Amino acid sequence: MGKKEEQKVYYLVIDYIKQLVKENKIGFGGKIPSERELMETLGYSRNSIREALRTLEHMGLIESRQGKGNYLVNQMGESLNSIFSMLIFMKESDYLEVNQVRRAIESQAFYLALDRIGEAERSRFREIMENMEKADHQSKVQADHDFHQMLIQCSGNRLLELVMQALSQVCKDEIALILDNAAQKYTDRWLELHEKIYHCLLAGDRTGGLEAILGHYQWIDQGLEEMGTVG
Amino acid sequence: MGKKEEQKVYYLVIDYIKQLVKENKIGFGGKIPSERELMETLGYSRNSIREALRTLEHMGLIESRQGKGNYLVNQMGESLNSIFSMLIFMKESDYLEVNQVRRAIESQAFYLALDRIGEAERSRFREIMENMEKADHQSKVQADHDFHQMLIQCSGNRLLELVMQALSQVCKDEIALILDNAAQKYTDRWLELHEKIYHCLLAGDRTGGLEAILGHYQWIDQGLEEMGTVG
DNA sequence: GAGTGGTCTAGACCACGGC
DNA sequence: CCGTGGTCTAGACCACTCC
Repeated sequence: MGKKEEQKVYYLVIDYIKQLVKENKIGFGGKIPSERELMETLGYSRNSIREALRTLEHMGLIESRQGKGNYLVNQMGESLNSIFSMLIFMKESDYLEVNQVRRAIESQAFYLALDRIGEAERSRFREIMENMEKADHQSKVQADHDFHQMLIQCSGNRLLELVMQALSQVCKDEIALILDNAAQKYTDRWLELHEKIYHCLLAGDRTGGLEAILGHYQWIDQGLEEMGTVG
Repeated sequence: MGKKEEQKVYYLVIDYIKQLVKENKIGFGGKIPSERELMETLGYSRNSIREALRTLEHMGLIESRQGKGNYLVNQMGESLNSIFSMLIFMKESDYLEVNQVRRAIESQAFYLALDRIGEAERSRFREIMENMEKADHQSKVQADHDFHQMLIQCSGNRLLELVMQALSQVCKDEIALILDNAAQKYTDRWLELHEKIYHCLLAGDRTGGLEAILGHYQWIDQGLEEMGTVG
């Protein structure tokens, strides 16, 4: 069946799966037809079916579970992560650039959060701040992560959250290093900046908050720089 | 050869290709070993090799050219694009969210551009503004695209540029529609906002520029909204 | 014509999950 | 035990590119 037409077979398979989704025949968590079944239904070889599934898998849309089947999932965040990682691996970007994008996103999240934050979020934030203030050497990383994640969540923008998570994942080792080592002496400043962001958020102080976020990322850039010259 | 160990074979193939890159044995534009060659070198079947190549292809790292071979390329932007498109297809995000992220990125780009813009960029911008002012029905889309692309380029941040392009690609049809139809009556405002961004960039007016960018995206949101109620 | 990717055949065995 | 994914065998033909 030496097709040529225009499309590669595996794209047709992808379209078929997308169609199933569009017609609401499967949703997240649902199981897509088995490979041998797709083979018969679509009339393609198992090879081509599997090549298509590999692409969908890498898009974060399906997960292959041996012995069970292929399931529709929502792991597109990890897919983003793998692309960003590859960008850095190929030296098409670097951590400084990643941090600039993170600052852009966090500033926007802060801006959006101002109009959306409610009592539940305030309460959760208070908790996180308490943990942050009493955080020891080990738990700083966690507290920092919680803080920023919470801020993004308050924006109510899922795309913002997804991209931010992927970018943070990419540089999470560097962040941990900065928090652990190079910036040991700057812990006061670290805490101070987060408190400022927090208070500005509560007070509805847009300008102050954006300033604090800028300061926060300058603080990280400084840490990256010191690590670069040292390491 | 029923492997199990831990990793799926196609991940091993991917690692092998990455290793070739790391050792500078191939770079962008270079040709990776043929499938039949990889088969022998690595001792895997052609199926598995090809599954791995599909993943790399979808990451935007290789391009398969029939009759020639598989080449290392840099198309990770398109890969990002496909993921963002899928997110919208799966209703995990929408155009309003995309626009909020675009605003975040453009604001950051403006901020960075202030410190980097030189004579060459000013000159290029002047050209674009002239085209924009005399743009007719057809060429508005192009002028708009050039303007924003130029602004991002001035930021000097490749990641910012890549993400912005991917996001703009995702909603390019909507943008074109807004420019063509719904906002016909708002063309003056459209031009005015771009001029303000331009002048603030030249004048180093940070606050004014960010305001204009905000206005620009509010203008788009309004267009999206009107289309939503009309269409 | 030789090399390469795109695809198929018609099977096969392994490992895993669930009944 | 059966269905499923993961992988392999040992080929094959087509379409394309380059020489």
